Amino acid sequence: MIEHLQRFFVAATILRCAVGSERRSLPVRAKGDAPSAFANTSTIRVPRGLTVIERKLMAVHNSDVVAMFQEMADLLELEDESTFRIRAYRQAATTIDELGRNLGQMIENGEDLSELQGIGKDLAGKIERIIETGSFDDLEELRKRTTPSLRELTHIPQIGPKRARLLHEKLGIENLDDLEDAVNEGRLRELKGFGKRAEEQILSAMETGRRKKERRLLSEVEEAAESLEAFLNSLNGVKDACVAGSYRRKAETVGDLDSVVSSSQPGKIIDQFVEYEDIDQVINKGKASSSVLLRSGLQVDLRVVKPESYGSALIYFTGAKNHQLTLRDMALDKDQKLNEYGLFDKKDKQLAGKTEKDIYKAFNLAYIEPELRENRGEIDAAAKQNGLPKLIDIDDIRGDLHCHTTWSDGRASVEKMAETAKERGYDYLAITDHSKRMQMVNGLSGKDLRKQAEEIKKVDEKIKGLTLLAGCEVDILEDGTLDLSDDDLNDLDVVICSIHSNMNLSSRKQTDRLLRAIENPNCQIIGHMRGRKVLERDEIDIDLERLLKEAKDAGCAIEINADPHRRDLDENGVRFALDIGLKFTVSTDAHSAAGLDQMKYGVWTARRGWVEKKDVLNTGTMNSLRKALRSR
DNA sequence: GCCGTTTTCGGCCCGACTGTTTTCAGTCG
Repeated sequence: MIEHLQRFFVAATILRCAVGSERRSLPVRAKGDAPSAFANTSTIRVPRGLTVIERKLMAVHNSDVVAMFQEMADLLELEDESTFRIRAYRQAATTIDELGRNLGQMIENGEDLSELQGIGKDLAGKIERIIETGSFDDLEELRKRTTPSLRELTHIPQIGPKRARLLHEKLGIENLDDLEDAVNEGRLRELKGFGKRAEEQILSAMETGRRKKERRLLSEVEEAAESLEAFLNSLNGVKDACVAGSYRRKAETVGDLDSVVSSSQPGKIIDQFVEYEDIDQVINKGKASSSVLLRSGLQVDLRVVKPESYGSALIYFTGAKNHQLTLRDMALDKDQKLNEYGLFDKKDKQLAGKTEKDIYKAFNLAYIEPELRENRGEIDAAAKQNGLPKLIDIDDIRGDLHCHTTWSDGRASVEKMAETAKERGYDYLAITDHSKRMQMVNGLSGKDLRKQAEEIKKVDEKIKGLTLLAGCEVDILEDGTLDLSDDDLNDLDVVICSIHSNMNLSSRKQTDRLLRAIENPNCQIIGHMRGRKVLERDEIDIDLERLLKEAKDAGCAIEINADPHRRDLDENGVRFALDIGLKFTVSTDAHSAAGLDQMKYGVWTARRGWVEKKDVLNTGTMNSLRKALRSR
């Protein structure tokens, strides 16, 4: 949390400094840091009179650039700028968000950012400017020229940029408080386009504090999605039903539940749907679609289509948007049209639509699994014979190589963990408690590990059909040395090396730290390499590509941590690692017996990174696993 | 602002729903 706040503070400092009217320059490079393209080595401007304490600035994160491009797009919308210019900023933001590589690092490597999808010379220049100064001129001017607080208004459902602007121009409304006052004083209804319903909607949104949907972890929405899907399938007149969207693609986070139902009686389905017991509020209810809020605040968007359109509706609502748009472009190239109702020729004759396979086939493409539909080359691959990967499956996993027990901060005993692994049908399980540096979780010393090994051996003998491996998740210290000596580690079957402290070192120091760990022959697996927590904590700053290459040369495997909060290495890193020939382990980092069930999230990340069974060490037998782990 | 069986400028996804209107603009996904 502290780390998060620090990052926020630094980002806020950069932004505040950059908008000051009177400016002077201040070099802010921290002592000992190497020159780089990051903000921590550049000159930033600060307003006169602001007391400046020398502070080590973080590298500019891709997410900072994304936020600025989104803000730019929002402010342009409030100015009624051309939709295409706005869309260009949003498209660029999406590209950067999904990039998986640090922009500053790319610039440092001399790469041309304008080669990225949707980023031309102009935006490439603006990105460089952001990384140098923390902002860019057009945004600063726009912030001055417009009323940035109007963005708040668009957080109210059914109020978009046009209505926000109207409210500002006609009633002088600048923020949510002004809006509430205007409603209460009856001024809103004087405005053309606003009536009783608008007043109700605004007051309701104020009351519930409802804002535009926030994203949630996949694991947090799973139960709701499964119940919803079961409910939809149980309705009268339903032929098929599916929760699509990012939930179906098994993304790390989910914004809402996009659902599709196949039925020839749409109205009847919608009528039954709005009676779903988990619904808190019906946002809208049409003839063939409806949006509702569940009690948890999660939004569900339902669309009902005829059976002959179910496949195309699934493709449409599963997304990702750019996957679906690429298909649409392909249709246009052939003088055809693809929408949620099917693929149509010039005369509007349906060519395909009943199943997803039919649609892909009409484009001469192999079926593309939902996890791959991110417009990351899957369509090109599907056009080639055997071009798509044969994705790893949860059933391919034969053991878990990362879990904790009551010896450190786990909640179950060695025996309980072993029994549970056996029940899951695993061939092996590695017990990998924390090392001594992690004092707050009772990390183990070399002596403790030897004692634990005796217990592991006993349990191993007791539980037939499962091989219990003695291991450790060893801390990588700030200087890159390991928390335990070679002597302590030599006898272990599995050594995972992870970072748990000093998460905010400079990119150079953090990279050097991991390089040193990788050089250590005891480092068989690097655990949760990015150190991030989804929606909670940024990743550590490292030269990921360099580290992955070094790991490959050294024979280290990279963990795909299956904890739904981590999913680390992330899918973009996985894809890069895969391309350079690295091997992975997929493990849960379970801290309880139930935690072993989290394996699916790791498998989903692997699948989203195009990983096959052969790329993962713990899909092999005990013997092949021993051979595949780095020899010491 | 990007892109291009490009080269200098035109096209850029599109359908459902809502509220207020009386045929449509704005919003959303």
